[in-house]
Amino acid sequence: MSDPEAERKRDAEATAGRILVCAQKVFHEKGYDGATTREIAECAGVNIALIARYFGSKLGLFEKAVLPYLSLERFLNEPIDDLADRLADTYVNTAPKPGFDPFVVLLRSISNPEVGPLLTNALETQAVDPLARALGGGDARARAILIATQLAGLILRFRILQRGPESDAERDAIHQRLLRYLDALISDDHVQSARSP
Amino acid sequence: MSDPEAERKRDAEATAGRILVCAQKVFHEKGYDGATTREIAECAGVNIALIARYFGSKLGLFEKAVLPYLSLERFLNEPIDDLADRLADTYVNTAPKPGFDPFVVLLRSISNPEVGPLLTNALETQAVDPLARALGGGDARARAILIATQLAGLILRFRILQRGPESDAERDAIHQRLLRYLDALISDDHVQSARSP
DNA sequence: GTCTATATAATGATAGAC
DNA sequence: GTCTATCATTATATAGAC
Repeated sequence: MSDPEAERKRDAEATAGRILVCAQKVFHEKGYDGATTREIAECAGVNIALIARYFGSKLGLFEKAVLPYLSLERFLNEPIDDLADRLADTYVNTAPKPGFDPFVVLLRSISNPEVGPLLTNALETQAVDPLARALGGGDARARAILIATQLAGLILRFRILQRGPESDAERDAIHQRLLRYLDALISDDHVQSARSP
Repeated sequence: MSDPEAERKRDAEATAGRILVCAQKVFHEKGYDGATTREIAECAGVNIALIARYFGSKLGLFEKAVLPYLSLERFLNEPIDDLADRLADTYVNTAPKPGFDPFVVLLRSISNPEVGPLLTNALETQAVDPLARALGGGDARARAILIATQLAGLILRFRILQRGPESDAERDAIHQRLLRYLDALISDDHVQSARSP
């Protein structure tokens, strides 16, 4: 228990972990450009120099703290039957819980020329592509894109612009129509058009 | 014709105009944070100091160059019958023409704490509210929000992330389904649900 | 009307002490 | 492992010459 080697290692890992959590928090709140390494270090209660030591650079920290979480795994791991319900519920009916939302970070960081391409690539390989595979059927990719873009717009409005529904009735109306749209896209329903025999 | 007073005035206006056009171009390409007054001045062929002289500050320039154009006037001035067609055509079928798109500027600038609130406010009063009024009928505001957010997501994907459709078939599939969605939202159609008698 | 030169402030990164 | 002190860069804004 008093092995100095082990203790040094444990402390270092804990420190790096605190930096990671604080990076997620600050990147979420301010985006890549707006976040400063000073604020992240202050939040973690460590010195700025440790960020460079443990993660190389601000960009390296961003890659470890944000990119791996930009996925829909959480939604695609459960049965697809009620996927529309879970998506509509999460992004319309549920109040955004404070903390770390990697998609919010994406929307707030996408214009930076260094992280923009990384975010685009991670979004494609970890979210859109898996969603299209999970959907299957005709035009799977097109349907995945429409789902992803509709959700992105809602996240933008509700979580970035902070313009939630102005009444319960409005929220219900949005929820109801969104659910119908997502259902049609997920089940490959050609609403109001010719059906396959 | 050689009135020095008039000539000074004309030149000043032309210079301010060139600054405005270049500001739109650079804000479009890099967003508010990424754009520098140096680059804007260089593009316009004038000295940086003139930006402060004519527009007070970078923020003042942004207000004049971007905020007034954040509207859907262009779409709402024509008959609403084919609004869905015109929107789907513009944002899915037509290649984004280079130049100034105020909605692209919004997506690239929204995380800045100084311009974010201005953009949010302009978007609401000049785009979402007028759209809701033009739609009319039940849940007009909810329908306007779904239209606006779906389009925002598509602009994000096609024009910011630069991920257009990967084939003509994919583009057609997106176009067809988007058109059906917009049509239902614009005409207040409750697809797959009980109809009013 | 326009430009030169500079003031001021913030950032990410690093060398080296403890 | 962690911190102090500092460097180099880059940004907006301004005072004053032409």
